[in-house]
Amino acid sequence: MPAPAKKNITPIAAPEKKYSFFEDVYAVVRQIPKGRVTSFGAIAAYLGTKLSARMVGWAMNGAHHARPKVPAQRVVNRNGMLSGKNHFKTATEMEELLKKEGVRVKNDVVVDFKNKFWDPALELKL
DNA sequence: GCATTGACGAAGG
DNA sequence: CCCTTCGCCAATG
Repeated sequence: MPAPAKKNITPIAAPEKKYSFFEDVYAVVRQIPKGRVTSFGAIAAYLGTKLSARMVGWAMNGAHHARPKVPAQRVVNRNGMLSGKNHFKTATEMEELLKKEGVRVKNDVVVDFKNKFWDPALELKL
């Protein structure tokens, strides 16, 4: 076979290409209902990589150039804190978007986070 | 090729 | 209760 051994690496290096882990994260995030939020750990657990919640965050880094747009503002850390607000266009973009969706944010933390929490493994489970 | 960092999370002191 | 350390995996320096 003329096909040389091609290695599947650097999923984020090619945002226009589809790669499992990143696309999977985006798919879950896009399914988050309006007015709800979820955590990195919940997504990671749903994907079976709960020990690698960091990778979810890393995937979200590519969400900015993912199409269609990924509502990354609905993803916060397990504390309900807008840990990623610093990565948005503006520092207030994230909480503004959430506020429009009916999610109150106080001091960079989602108010009543526990009640608005949306667990993919629980509600989206296939 | 090794060391550091990162949008996390759980555990330990 | 607050702070530190470890684990996880990939990217970057």
